[in-house]
Amino acid sequence: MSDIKIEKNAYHHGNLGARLIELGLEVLEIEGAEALSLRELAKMAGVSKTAPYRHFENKEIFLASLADEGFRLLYKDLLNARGNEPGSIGRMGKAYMAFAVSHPALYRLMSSSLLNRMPDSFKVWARKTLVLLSNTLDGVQNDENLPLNLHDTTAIWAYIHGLVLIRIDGLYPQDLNQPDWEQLAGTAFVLPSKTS
Amino acid sequence: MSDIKIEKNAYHHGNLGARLIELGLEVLEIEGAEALSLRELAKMAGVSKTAPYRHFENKEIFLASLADEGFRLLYKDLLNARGNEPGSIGRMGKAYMAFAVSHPALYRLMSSSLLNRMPDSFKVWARKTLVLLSNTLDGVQNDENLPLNLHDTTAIWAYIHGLVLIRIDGLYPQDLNQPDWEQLAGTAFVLPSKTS
DNA sequence: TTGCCTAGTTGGCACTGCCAACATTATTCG
DNA sequence: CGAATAATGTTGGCAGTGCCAACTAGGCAA
Repeated sequence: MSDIKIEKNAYHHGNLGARLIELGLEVLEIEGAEALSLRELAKMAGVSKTAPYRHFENKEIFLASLADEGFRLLYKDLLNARGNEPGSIGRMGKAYMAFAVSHPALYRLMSSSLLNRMPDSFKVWARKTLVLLSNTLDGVQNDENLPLNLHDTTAIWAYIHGLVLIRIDGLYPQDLNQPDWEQLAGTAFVLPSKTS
Repeated sequence: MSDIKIEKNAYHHGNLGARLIELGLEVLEIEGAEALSLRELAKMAGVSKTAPYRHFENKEIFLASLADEGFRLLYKDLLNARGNEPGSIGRMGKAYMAFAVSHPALYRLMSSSLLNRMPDSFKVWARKTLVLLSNTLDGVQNDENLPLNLHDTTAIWAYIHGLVLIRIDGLYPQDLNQPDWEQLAGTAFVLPSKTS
């Protein structure tokens, strides 16, 4: 809240919108979502308190932009983890977990009810992520295809999503032995529907 | 926000703490978590703006109390769904989904990072719920026992938790055919670890 | 009766999102 | 080139919030 540098700039910042997203991600990681105010971000960017409204209609839309950016980053990590050899699904599970653990506040934002209220243009990367999961499941490497098996994909996504949230939200009782989160994330991808 | 009755009462309300929880649950369902302010609840209860602070140290603690109450209600529903015959795990999955769908804002609050920052006294019912799930899995009917198989229980909890959140947060792309959520919730309980 | 304790009151501060009106710079086009 | 115009920022201000400090009303016990 106090030791974050304040920028000084010309009248026209040049790229305030993008800069606010960057700063927003920082604040999110360091101080959490509750501490994130547009006014403070504006101050950090060295700009007046209402300048952000020239780039984002309101706070909710700003947060939704942050969430979309989060899905872009997650997508990148998952793509990276996939590689070519078999077992990629397991690696993607671990990458998914790793992402959420290193950006907990961002991941929480991504999985809030925010995007629910937004037009599809804010769900570009969320959707791509789902498709990536689905295609990997089906052994498809072309990410532009439409997903084939959405039922199973949903089950698997739900599993890793819930696992990650239980962990980062500290829902698991602290006085019990913690489960092996990494291992659970790696074996995430056994299909319920294939065994029932 | 406007058509909610305001109560008139004597100086000493008698049970303001409990009344605020009730009103909080109402506001949560009707207007969502963002619209919930202690000041408005106080007004609804016919009491001055800072009276709530005599019962809850701060807003976060009030919200945590709401979340705990939520787990109590969920626990009750799950216990009800369990019954005695086999297949109870599937019924509990559906009951879990039904609870979240009819109290989405409350469920979101229950699964926020709030409880993370609270002492264990706010996690009484969250813990009981986990134990109930675990014991049902193991075929144990005595809910006072310690859970046996926390690894599998965590996996299953993660699955239903994630499924429910994906649904109520509208994370699933709206333009795709929606999966059969009920069916997914009912077949939630296939153990990953038993098939890998 | 006295006096304490609990529950509730009023006033106020610092902060927030966001609106209206205005100022400055950049861009486009006659 | 110069002027209109659009894009981007600025200031002042409003209503709402959480929460603090100081005060008060009423119930209960000694």
